[in-house]
Amino acid sequence: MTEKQEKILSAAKILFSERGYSSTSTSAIAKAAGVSEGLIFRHYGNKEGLLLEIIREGEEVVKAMLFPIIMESDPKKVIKRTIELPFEVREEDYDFWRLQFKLKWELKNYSHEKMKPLEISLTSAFKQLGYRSPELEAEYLIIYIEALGEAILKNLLHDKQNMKLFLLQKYNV
Amino acid sequence: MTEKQEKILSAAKILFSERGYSSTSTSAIAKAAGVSEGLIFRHYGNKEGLLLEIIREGEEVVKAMLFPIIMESDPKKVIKRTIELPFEVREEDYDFWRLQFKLKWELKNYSHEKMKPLEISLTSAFKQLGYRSPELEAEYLIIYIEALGEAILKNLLHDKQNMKLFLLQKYNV
Amino acid sequence: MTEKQEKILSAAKILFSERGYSSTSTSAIAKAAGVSEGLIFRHYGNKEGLLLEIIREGEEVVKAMLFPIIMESDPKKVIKRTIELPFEVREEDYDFWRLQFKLKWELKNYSHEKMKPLEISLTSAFKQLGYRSPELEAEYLIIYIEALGEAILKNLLHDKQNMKLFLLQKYNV
Amino acid sequence: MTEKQEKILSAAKILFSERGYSSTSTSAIAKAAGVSEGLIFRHYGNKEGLLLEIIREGEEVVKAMLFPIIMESDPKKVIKRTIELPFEVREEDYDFWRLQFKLKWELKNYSHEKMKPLEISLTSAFKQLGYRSPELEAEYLIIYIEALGEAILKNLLHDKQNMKLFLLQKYNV
DNA sequence: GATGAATGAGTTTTCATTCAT
DNA sequence: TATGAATGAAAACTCATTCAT
Repeated sequence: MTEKQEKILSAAKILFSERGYSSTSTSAIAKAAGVSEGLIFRHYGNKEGLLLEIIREGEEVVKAMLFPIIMESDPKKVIKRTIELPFEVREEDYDFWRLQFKLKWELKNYSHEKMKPLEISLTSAFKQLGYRSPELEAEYLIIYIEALGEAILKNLLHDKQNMKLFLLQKYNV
Repeated sequence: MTEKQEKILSAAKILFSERGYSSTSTSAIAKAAGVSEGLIFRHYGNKEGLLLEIIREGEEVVKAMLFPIIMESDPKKVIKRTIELPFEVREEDYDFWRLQFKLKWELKNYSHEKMKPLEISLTSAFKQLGYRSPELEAEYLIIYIEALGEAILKNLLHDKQNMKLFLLQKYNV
Repeated sequence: MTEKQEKILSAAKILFSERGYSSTSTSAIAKAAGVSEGLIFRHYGNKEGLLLEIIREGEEVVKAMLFPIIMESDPKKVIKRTIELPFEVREEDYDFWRLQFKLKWELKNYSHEKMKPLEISLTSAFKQLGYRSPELEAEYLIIYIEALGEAILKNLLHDKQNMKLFLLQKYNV
Repeated sequence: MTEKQEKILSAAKILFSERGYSSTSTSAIAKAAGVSEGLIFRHYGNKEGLLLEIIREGEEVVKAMLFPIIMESDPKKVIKRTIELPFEVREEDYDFWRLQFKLKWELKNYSHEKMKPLEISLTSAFKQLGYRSPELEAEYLIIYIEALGEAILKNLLHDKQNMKLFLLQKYNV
């Protein structure tokens, strides 16, 4: 990947996340990236190709984030680290994550498969801890974690730290 | 509101919810509504005016949904009915709700104030039931309910009925 | 057909015939027609739609030209009028015809069916006049007439009048 | 001429003949030739330079084809071999010839001078054979031969062999 | 109230050409 | 000689909006 290619990518991430995919023009991306508009098309074929590349990257980041949790054997730790996930997002990555959430709504067929491995790990963890409905607990927690992430990104949460402790207590982890 | 005006509105709701606001052209709306393109502008001034009208309607529907819960005095019932909210959405209204969720991401300042009254009611309910952190519990539940709605609209929930019972049990309501 | 629509069409005819279809930009057409570029697309969908409309018109003109010949019962007159065809083209229509010839080469599937009725008439005429291979004579003459048209449009013919007489003599009509 | 140069040339010939000169992009040529886009410009200066080279080659091929006819002293043989010309084109050379015909229409001043020597030979042949208007006969035959070539390249001729015999008979050669 | 022709600015995309390596 | 990244201008096409009827 050339330097300009990266500039395009990062400009696109910022703009897509700020304005949404279809409200962002390729000319705006080119300007922000400091490259000619044509270059976007040379490297990514078309506007959608650029988006796809960003999505692909996003999927890899998610995978990398989930990996250590999935590898974890201690069930309590699996739950604990899952809860901690949304609180660990750094402010400098907010743009990136906002984009991922936005795309979930903007794209027709945005894959929701990324979380499957985590769901399996959580189900197993809840089972080991003797929960009555481990599958539902896992599904429940994942939905919640995603919603929490959304709330954090939008600054809707009154007190992040407190909410985190509250949740860890709730699950006794 | 004339018949054509309604047709415009309902076509716009469907298209906005399917493709998003900025990916939907006024000409597509006019075609879907079976009216001339000019008419949209006669009635709603511009594309954004049409959107605002839809948002206004949405807010009213939300208010109407929350009203009976807020009026409820029995704290257990407040929680119960809050949990039941996302499960009561009729399939024929999915388009409408999908649009509301989409707009949350597409619009810069889509109001999140709509849920404030419910938050107050829930806080009070949790307090009455002796919960240790009623504010956090209320915030938590609202975030969860919204996430659940999202999951239901996207057909991500494996077993709606079971999840509902699971939640009611969890809150002992 | 509105006035502007006609202006677009006639500007397109001139420019396509002068520069060829793919070397003519829609913006050049719009400028020449004195309309906005967008109007071309509103009326004809896309550049090719505009071309198709021109082709359709061309086919009608050809049909109209051939009609009186096909209706002719006197075999000698059928041949005579066929030969005269290319010599009757008015200079003001050269643009139009040049375009038709150009398109034969520029379009993948330009229909050559237009001449079929004339071929049938000619075959019958040659048969009535006792020619030995009427089908070949008809095919031969049509190819020749088209080539002659081409030569005339390109001003390659040294002496049109003389050539016409020469041909009429050759066929004894 | 290097190997890559030849590849460019032959790719260009094919593409120009299939799509026309202005509808063929240099990038398409480069891709088809398996070379970098820059190389075209290194070797031929610009797109037109490439075209000119192709035209030059075409003119040489035409010259070479006409040479033996022009050298022919027997008038009957001059006519005979002229008639046979379009029937001798090998199918593998169709692309090449299609391109020559296409260019006649696409280029403003595509030279029609190539046939001049043949016209002189034919005029002289017809004169020797006592034809009344040898100049017209020569002009007539050349126009016809070109049209025949066109028809053959487009597969419009019902029966090539028969047409050839028919023509040879017509001219009694 | 309703139509649909028309616009102009903007969008995505293409393309011939240059240039550093 | 050869590559391929990069450009800038122009191409095709879209779209919100206006306006005469």
